[in-house]
This record gives sequence, structure tokens and C-alpha cells, in this order.
Amino acid sequence: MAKYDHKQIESKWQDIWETTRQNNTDLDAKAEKFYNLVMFPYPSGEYLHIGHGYSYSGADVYGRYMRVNGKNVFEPIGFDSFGLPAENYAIKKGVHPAVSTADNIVHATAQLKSFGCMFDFDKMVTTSSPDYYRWTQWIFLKLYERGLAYQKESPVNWCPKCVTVLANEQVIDGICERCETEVVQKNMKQWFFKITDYADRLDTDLDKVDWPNSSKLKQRNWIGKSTGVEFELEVVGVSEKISVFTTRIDTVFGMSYVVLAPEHALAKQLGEKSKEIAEYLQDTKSKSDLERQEGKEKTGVPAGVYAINPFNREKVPVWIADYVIGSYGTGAVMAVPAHDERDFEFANKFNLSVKEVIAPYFLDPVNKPKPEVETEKREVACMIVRNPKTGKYLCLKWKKAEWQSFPTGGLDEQTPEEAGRRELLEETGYKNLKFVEQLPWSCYAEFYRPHKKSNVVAHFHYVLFDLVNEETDGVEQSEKDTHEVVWIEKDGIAEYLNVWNQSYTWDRLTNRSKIHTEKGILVDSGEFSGLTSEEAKAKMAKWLEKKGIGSSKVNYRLRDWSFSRQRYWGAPIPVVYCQECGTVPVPEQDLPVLLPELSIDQVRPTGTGKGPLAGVPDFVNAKCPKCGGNAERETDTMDTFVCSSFYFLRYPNVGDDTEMFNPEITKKWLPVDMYVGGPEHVTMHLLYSRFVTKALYDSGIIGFDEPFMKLRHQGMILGPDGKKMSKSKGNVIVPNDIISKVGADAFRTYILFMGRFEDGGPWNPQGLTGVTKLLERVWKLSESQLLEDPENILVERLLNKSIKKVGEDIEAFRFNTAVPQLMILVNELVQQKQISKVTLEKLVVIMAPFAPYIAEEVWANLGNKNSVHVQPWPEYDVSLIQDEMVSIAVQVNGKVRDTLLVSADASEDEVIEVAKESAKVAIYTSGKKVEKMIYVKGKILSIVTE
RNA sequence: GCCCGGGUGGUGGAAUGGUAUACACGAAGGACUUAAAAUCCUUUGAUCUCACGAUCUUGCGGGUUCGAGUCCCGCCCCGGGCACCA
Repeated sequence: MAKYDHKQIESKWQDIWETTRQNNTDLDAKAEKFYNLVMFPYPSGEYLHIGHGYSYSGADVYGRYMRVNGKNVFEPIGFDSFGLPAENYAIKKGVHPAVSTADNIVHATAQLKSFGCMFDFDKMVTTSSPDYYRWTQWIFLKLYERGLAYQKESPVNWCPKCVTVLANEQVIDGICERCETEVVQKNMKQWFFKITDYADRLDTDLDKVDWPNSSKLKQRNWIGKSTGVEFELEVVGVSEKISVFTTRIDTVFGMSYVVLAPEHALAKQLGEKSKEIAEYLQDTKSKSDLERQEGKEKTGVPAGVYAINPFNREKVPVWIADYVIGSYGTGAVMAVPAHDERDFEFANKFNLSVKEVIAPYFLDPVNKPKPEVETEKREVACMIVRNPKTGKYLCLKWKKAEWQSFPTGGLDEQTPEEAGRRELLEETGYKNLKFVEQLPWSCYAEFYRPHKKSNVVAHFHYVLFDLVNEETDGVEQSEKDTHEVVWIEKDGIAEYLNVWNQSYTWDRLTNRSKIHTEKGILVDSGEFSGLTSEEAKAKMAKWLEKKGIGSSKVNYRLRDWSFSRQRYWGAPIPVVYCQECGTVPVPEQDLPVLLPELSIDQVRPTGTGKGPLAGVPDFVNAKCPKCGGNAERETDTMDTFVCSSFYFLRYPNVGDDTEMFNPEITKKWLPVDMYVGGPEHVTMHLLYSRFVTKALYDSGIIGFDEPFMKLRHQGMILGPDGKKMSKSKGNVIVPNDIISKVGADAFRTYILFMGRFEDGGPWNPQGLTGVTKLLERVWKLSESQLLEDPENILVERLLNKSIKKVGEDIEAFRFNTAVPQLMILVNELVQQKQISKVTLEKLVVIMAPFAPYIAEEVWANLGNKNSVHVQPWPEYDVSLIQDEMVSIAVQVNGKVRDTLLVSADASEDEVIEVAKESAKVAIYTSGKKVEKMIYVKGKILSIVTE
């Protein structure tokens, strides 16, 4: 009997599959196409790590499953080999990046082959090779043609260590994503792609794709769509007006000042006249983004001018402060400290007024308004009365409703103070009260009043009193019948009150730094008072439009994509600067603009703000394509994310030197059907790819505007120490050792078995044994004497169930539950004295996506000529999915007391009969009246007794 | 602070509102063996009990339900994303 020798099997089938071209997809085949894509690796280190193996294993199991379900699956792979990390690695090793990249690709390719994935190695792309990056440059030209690539002098993220500009997306908390150096702001002329033109479509089109919800949300947050209004304020004595953007126009009557960002034109203008302002502008300019983030202490200076609130003609001071971002909206905001945390903080620091214009609204969930009775509107005073002698507060316990509250009473044309005194006298008899204050906020509450049998929308005003003495005038019996007067300790109030608006007010009273930032009902807002925030937003926008000073507006947080890099290892930007013609793109037929071959010393970044190419006269000096005169080449290169933003379009066209895409092939094969990769790319690669796809769609080059129809993420495999793998921590696990020890089949199956695919987790080889046992058992089964006929009905049922479950689980990326099903099946088969050939064949087919090598070997050993990987997924027999006998739990009052084995199609009555005979059940039911019996077919019988 | 995930045995982890802890690892005991490895069998959430069995248990506290890991409300903790975006 032969031993299971994974090494021998793996090398044997790798060769055979290569010869038979099993995994080289015939792109012209008639069968329905399935483009199964994994994020291509970045060969910045010597080897791919275990996380790559994880991602590819999952994607490959899925791809293989699609193939045996009749799809013509295309599963390409390549290398994202341009860019900073590859260059940094090369420089560290003292090797030219072209050399180190080529070396790394050799290692990585060998690894990729060992994984046993059905990659089509004939269609590889390497983004750093000229026959690829000519198309990167071509994409640039296409975007440039549409006005989507432009140059702009602006503050950009500069990494002093990588000595280059970075995109916003590559700066994490003010730190360079790659080298973890603090990023500084530098004013430089840089290239940008106008991704902001697509902000809205990038947001709404997410509805078209099947992506994890969390990823859609992440992208939406990054795009940061925000709907509001933009309107103008006149400035007293200045001809310029200030435009502000706000999402809360409903709070406009609470505006107590206006803030300009230091970058605002008016701020600069005012700075010319005032030394104080000029100094402030200078101060904020020198702060790095990180400093601006860290020191969140608000700073600012008065601008010395006043703006006019168009709604109430009130004069409000203008301030200049760096808590307003110059590049967002209009760079100026209206400040409403009563309803915005930041404005509140600023107002507190600089002693600016705070005016409440939004009252919280409460719908009483206990005493809900009744639709059949009338609703009355009332202005109400709510009295908070303290007895200074005892420190207790006056509360009422209601007799006809479940209320425990402070006393309240209608205003009836009186002030809250007057109404409060009157009402307290009536309800409690207390007559000597000292008015303390009226709280600066009010609340609306809508509820049903059982004692008056009506609904009410009450607008509560809160008045504080101190009790001077306990003298009373007595209380009428009718008042005594409705409520009882109680005095409650200060600490007990929060618990005692059960009326929401009062609980809210008490909470705010004891914690005065709180403000109301939610929606509510407008107060003190002129003609808009009484409206809800939503109603007011619509009406106020109309009001502004009618006056011609404002309108609805949408803003996005997304910024344009800065893609020029002052580094060597990237695709040169195909542009020349001509003294006569200005900026001229290199014509398509002249592509690629080749990266000059330099010595390692010339490759090193310069730190001058220009890339190393600027020091290569042969490269720089060029002829203008337009006029033929002398011109200079652009010396910046493109960020690697440009290379990866379209590689999926190129894969099916690899080998075609005449055009980027063959329209026929592209139409047939794109968009990508399934894309697997890490969630860390959601706001970078995935966003950029969607943008480029949409731009090409708008150019009429391609006929689809979303590149990835389905997306699934693998989680991150951490080091054995539970920390993110990194060379410096020395916890990097390379799959090679594992594969050579236990084989690719065991590696793939185990890593997918470890946990949910999207979860990842620390690498722990302990459990590998379980999977190697599984494979060895299958091997042993294949070496045993096989039956010709199916063994028995029980085995058949389990087999059919397994076919169903494994298939469904793969389809849903639930690999970690598919593998256990295979284990259950194999364990059962091992228990059988003998198994049949048919059963073994079916087993091998359904485990083949996980363990392609052993499956193929066993399949061949069974005498099959064709590959197991093109065997159709077995059909399962629906009638064999359901067990004949099922075990039913019998619960008495919620506790399982017995389990019964009954026929699966047993009726409720039959099950009840059997349950009645159970002695265990009888212990809990005898002598008691059965009130209810609930039967869930095949699952449970629930008996409820008195 | 805001927005997403998540919290289940010693460990990785299962579980359309219906028998929580599948499957695997580890551990303990046993068989085979001169011995070990491999393999196979048994046990393995906790507590009480000689035992039959009982009680408790899915981060904490409430609620809905015949029945809650799962649904609702309020907290705590961990991971990720965004962060002065008006």
C-alpha cells in the first residue's frame, strides 16, 4: 500500500497541469465566462507571506467551484511591481529595483505555483515592465484628454523619509503609510486626477454592486457626501460677501458669529491691514497637519468686521480660526454654538453669545398620543423647586397616570415665572418662593393626558425656584386627588423622574456643558418657529433662493487624487513642457516613455523636491511633439495606485501589443465577477479603480462603469503573537515551510478551516494535524477495497447532505463550515467496513476545490482519464437530504426534559402521543394543567403548564 | 467624539428565534507495541451527586417570547475606519 506522499503528488500534477494547459483559460470558449480575480501581490519583499496564501486559497476554492459548475473561469495573477515599497526595498539591499523586483518575482512565481491555484500563468502582468506601463501612460493620456488630469500648486503631503509627495489616502493619522514617518505639508506643483468630479457617482453607484456592507460604508464615509445649503452674508463696510455652507440651516437664527478659515481670501485681505491677523495666519500656516490635529485647543482672532444674518438682520462678529478647513465648502461657516460642539467650545473660550433655537422633541412612548382624540397645543411652565434647608426637590406623584414629575402648568399669557408661582400655589399651596432663573432652553413633548383625555403638544419652559419657607395656603381636594406632593433628594431625582423631557432637562441642568446638537423644533426663529428641523431646512432653503442669496448644495469630503511622485521606480508621466506650446502630452504612438536605465546611485531619491529623473539630461531633453522645438520632459513618475487601477482590464488582453483592450474580449470578459482581497484597499485601490473605470466609460472606451461586481475580503492573518506580521517584529510566516512539510492541500484546507474567511486571526499551526488526518484518511480510503454498489442509505444521506452543504458554503465563502462537513463525511466513511467507488468519487469531487492535488491523484488512481477538476459538481438527491428519523426535544416550561426519536414526517398529534408516554416529561407535567403546546416540525415540542 | 464589526469551553471556532458548545486542536485514560511514534477506542463547559440526575452557563443589566447566543432597550470591553468636513 502506497503512502500519502504530498511532495511527489504535487510536483507530478503541477507538471501535468502545465502540459495539459488545464488552467489556461480559452477566452473564446462558448461556456459562460467567469472572471475570478484576486488582488495581485506587491513583490516588495523576497517572499509572499501566509496572508497571500490565505487570500488566494479562498478565491481559488471559489473559482474551482465555479468551474465545476460549468463556468469558463479566468483566474489571472500578476505583480504590482512599481512603486515606493519595491524601490525602498531595493535601495536598502543596495540593488537596482529592476534587479530586486525581477528576483522577487522569480521567488513569488514559484510560490504562486506551489499553492495549487488555477492561475492562468500565460496572462500575467508585471506593472513595471514597459509593455505594461505604456498602458499606464495611455490611461493617463485618456484622463488628460477629458480634463481629468491637471497640475496645481497646492499644499501636499510630503514624506521627508520617502522624499516624495503622497496621496491623502496614503497618509494615516498624519503618518506615511509605508515608512511611518510624520508627513509634512509642502506647497508644490503637483499632478492630480479629478476624482472629485465623480464623487457623486462613486457614492450612488455603490448600490449597483455586491460588496460587503462595511466596505460600501467605508467608501461612502471617505467620499463624505453632505447635503446642505450655501448662502451669502453681507459684511458691514466691505464690498465682498461671505459665502458659508451649512447642513443645519434650521439653526441659522442661533448664529452668533461667522468663522473664516485662515486660507480664506477675505482673511488674507484683512491680514494685510492688521498685524494681529497677519501673525495668526502665519502661525497656522507653519503648523503641520499633525500639529493641527493634536492641539485641538481652539484658536482664532477677531477679523474686526461684522456680517449680517440675512434671516434676522442681526450683526454678528467675524472671526478667523483654523478649526475651519479652507479646502472644504466655502472655507467659511456660520457658527451656532448652541447646537454645534465645536462652535460651543470656541464660543466658550472667546466669550461669544450662545442662543438656543432648536428645542428637543419627545414623543412619550408610554402615554402615546391617541389618534382618535384631539390634539391641543400648549405653552407650559415646568417648575423645579428646591428647598434650600433640606436640599430636596419638589416632585409630584400622579394618581391618574404613571407620572412622577416636577410640577407643571399652562402659561395662559403669563410669563413662565408668573405661571409657575400661580400653579405651585394651586397644586402645592406653597406661596413663598424665590425666583432663581429660567433655563435657556425649552423642550417639546407630545403625549396623551389620561386625566384630561386629550393629546397635547406641550412646549415646556423650565423655571427654577427656591422655597423661602414651608408656609402653605392649603390645597383643594380636587388637586389632592390628582397628585401627591413628594420631596426627593437631589441624588434621587434622575431615578425618580419618568417623564422624558424632564429627565433630559434635569440631566442638562446637572451637567451644564451639554448642548443639543440633534434635530428638534425651532424656537425664537421668527416665522420659522414651531417647524421641525426638516420642515425648516426645506423652507429656509426656498427662502434663500427667493432672495437670491443662497441655494441647496452638496459637498464632498473627497479630495482630488494626487498621483505624481518624486521617485524613480514608477511609470514616467508622459508629458513634455515646451517653451512655445506649454504642457504637451506625449502622443499615443510614442509610448512608452521609457524609464532610463540608471545606476543604483542615480536611482536614489534626491530630496530636492524633484525626482531622480530630473538629473538625467538624456531623459529630460526632448522635442516638442507639437512644434518640434526644444522641450523638457516631466520628471515625476506615477504612483503605483495608477498602475493597479486598471490591471484587471489588461489581463484578458495580455499579449496584444496593438491596443490596450480588444473591444470584443473586453466586452465579453468584463466587468470582474468576483474580486477577493483585503479590506485595507477600500479607500485606495478600490476607489481609484472605480474612478478610472467610470472615466473610461465616459470616454466610450468600455461599456461598463463598475469594475468589480462582487467583492469579498479575507481577514488579516496575524503573527503567532497575535500582532500584525512585520519583518521588524520577526513574526512573519512564509508559507513555504508549511507547504513543504504538510503540502499545499493541507495548507489551503487548514487556513480556510481556521475561522471565518473575513475574520483572519493569529496563525497557529497547532490544528494542522486535524486537516492532515483528514487527507490521510481519504488517501487510506482510496487504497482500500471498494464496493461496486452504494453501501447503505445512511451513508447515502450523509453524502447527499455533504454535497449540498459544501457547495452552498463555498458559494457563500463559508469555507470554515464546509471543511468540517468534509470531516464529518470522511469520519463516517472510515467507520464503514467498506465503501463504494461511487461514494469515494463524489467525495473526491467535492473536496477537490480545497485539496486539488490529492483529489486529482485519487481520482486518477480510481481509473479516471480526465481531470477531477472538470468533473461537474455532483447533483444531490433532495429526497435524501432529510433524515428518516429525527430527534425532537420536548420542553416543559422552557426546559428540555426529554428527546424523542420520531419519524421525520410524524404529525403533531403523533409526537404529542409519544411525548405523553415519556416518563421524564411526566415528572414535570403530572397533576398540572397543560395550558399550551407548541410543535415545531422536526425540532421541538414545547409544553406550557399552569 | 461619530460610523462599522465583534465578545460562546483550556484553544481555533459551529449554531434560518427552536435540543448552545458541531468540527478540529489540546488534555486525560485505554488498546496495539519489547518500547516509542503512528493508528484506533473512550472521556472532556462548570458546580452538586456513589449514581439516576439536578442546577447554572454564550461580556454585564433589564425586556419581549411557550422558547433568546440570535430580537428590543441600557451599559462594559476589544478590533477596524473616520476625525475640527460645519
